[in-house]
Amino acid sequence: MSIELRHSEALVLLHQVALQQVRDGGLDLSNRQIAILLTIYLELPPHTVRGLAKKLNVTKPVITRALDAMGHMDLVARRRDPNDLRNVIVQRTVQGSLYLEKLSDLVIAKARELAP
Amino acid sequence: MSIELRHSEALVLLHQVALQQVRDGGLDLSNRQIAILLTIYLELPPHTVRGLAKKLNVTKPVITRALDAMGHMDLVARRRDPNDLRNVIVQRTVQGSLYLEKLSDLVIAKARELAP
DNA sequence: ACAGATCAATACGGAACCGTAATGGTTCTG
DNA sequence: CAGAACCATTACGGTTCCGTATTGATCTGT
Repeated sequence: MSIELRHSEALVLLHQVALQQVRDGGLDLSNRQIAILLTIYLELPPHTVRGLAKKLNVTKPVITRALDAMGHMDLVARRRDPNDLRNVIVQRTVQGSLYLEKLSDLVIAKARELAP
Repeated sequence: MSIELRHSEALVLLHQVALQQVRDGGLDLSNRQIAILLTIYLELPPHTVRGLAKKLNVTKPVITRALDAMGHMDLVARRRDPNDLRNVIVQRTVQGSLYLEKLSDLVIAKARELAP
């Protein structure tokens, strides 16, 4: 990706992506949720509640609740750490990979429209 | 902006932007709110509740509530349309312009980090 | 083996948002 | 000059999220 991104282009891109998502009426993830989801999918495992809370600079219940919500949508899965049963390991799911794939498709499509 | 944007790059960009916003703990706008805000700032005025609702494919109370929330943060302002007192004209604010300027700064900075 | 540390989850009261439906003004129309 | 149409808002019951504090389970260190 080029660094030739102007202010107006950045905002138009955000606008188009947000607009399309709202219009489609699909999953309405909060900024926190998307940050957590992308961390799980992009950064090296293992991911624990505490680790995510520290990385995002939020309290642990925030992570627990976000995992509840996204787990209910099948975007992530939870599993107890066998080596330390206090820990919960957050894992990716097929559904979550699919969602992010569609999300990046959307961003790429809108970025392409930006410079025809 | 180039169209050379790969899937992983798109997701990393979204990740970095979302992460930074969550960490900073500033305003936590929902996807709907950001869509509304960007529509107000990027598209041609005048903006009415009904017009925004139609454009975003949501109900009017959704817009009213979002304007309540963002109005309280001084990101937008409401004014009665003098030509038709039934209408409400949504207007930009200095605070809102500042917020979007910082947001685009963030996107540009993270995009630049993507291709050093 | 037991006290303290550490983990995730839950309880709690409060705030925000949802969609549907009703309300209060304002304008259009016949 | 009424009644219909239209616009934004509010009311309502329900759901979700917030932060703080607590709970229950598991590990650690002595």
